[in-house]
Amino acid sequence: MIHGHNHNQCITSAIQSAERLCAARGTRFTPMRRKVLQLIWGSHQAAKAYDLLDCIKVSEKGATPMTIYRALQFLQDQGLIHRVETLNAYVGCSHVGLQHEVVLLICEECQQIKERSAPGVMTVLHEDIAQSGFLTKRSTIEIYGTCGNCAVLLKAAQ
Amino acid sequence: MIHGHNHNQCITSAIQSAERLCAARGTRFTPMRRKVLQLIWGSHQAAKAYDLLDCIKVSEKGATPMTIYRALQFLQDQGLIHRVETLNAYVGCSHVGLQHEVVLLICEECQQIKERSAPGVMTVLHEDIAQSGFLTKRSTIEIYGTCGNCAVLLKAAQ
DNA sequence: ACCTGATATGTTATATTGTATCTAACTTAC
DNA sequence: GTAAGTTAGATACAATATAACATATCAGGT
Repeated sequence: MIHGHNHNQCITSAIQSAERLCAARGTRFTPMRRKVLQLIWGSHQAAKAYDLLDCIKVSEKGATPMTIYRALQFLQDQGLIHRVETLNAYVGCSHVGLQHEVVLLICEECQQIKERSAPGVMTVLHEDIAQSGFLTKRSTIEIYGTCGNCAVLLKAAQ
Repeated sequence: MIHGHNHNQCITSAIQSAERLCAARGTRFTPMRRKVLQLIWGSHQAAKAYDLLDCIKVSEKGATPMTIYRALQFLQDQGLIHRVETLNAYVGCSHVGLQHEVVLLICEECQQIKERSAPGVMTVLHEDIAQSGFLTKRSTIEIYGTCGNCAVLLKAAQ
């Protein structure tokens, strides 16, 4: 249990979503891809490609960077993970199958990442941007700060 | 003249701002830092570190990656440039000296980058995020799409 | 002018992140 | 079963970034 949630449940559910999604789309959720996704869901922190590689190598002796990057590419294409640009790392997507603008909230205390969808605000942002004549296609939004849990802990520690 | 603006003027003004800012702060705007800043302002596209290095090497034979990365670090610390996280590249800051949240608008047609400050929207975004208990410290926002100029050109070409 | 502490740069080596390319194995549809 | 397409293995390399230590330069006090 991390921060009051059953993380095994968390992983299981992510894998099941992935399975359903790929089955529905006719894309192949191979053992390698499953393992990588499972590793990424090992925590709510961002996972680095070469750390994943080290883990994968335990069971897959011949694994190379390509092994990982291919799996990551597939998982990204399917919308099962997000790349965290400011960290060169990857995190599980918690809104699988839903069309959504990704806003990542990254806690500087515990390094855990939450995904927030703020469609209302995003619409306002795009409209504001559109006033400068710019037509938005896609966006990368990564917010650093202190998550709710850590804010409480920090306050208590004072 | 690029897109109706005098770019030499653009560069000159950026360098002058940098000079003033560093003088006011007592930080040292050395020849190397000036050259790097000037190169970055060579266009409104993002400049890659190793491309800058190649350029710098012409006049500074002994330049190495460190040479560039140190200058980039200084320029970033002073708020004279922004790092474009999604491109691993660097672009001149066009709001030098002003406290501002950086929103980068990156045109997929011409690769030019504009900086937009949308304080109203940003406040709304932070308030929205705060409702989830998350306290924002800083943010990386990079928007991809089509800039006003290219939108016009694309329409005309149809 | 000279010393000194702080800042900036030189230099070498190495760490980290990501691709290109070619080959072999596997999967699916016919 | 076979061809076409997809996935994975394997080797090499490209691109991005930092560590660590030596040297040079600068600003301020004497």
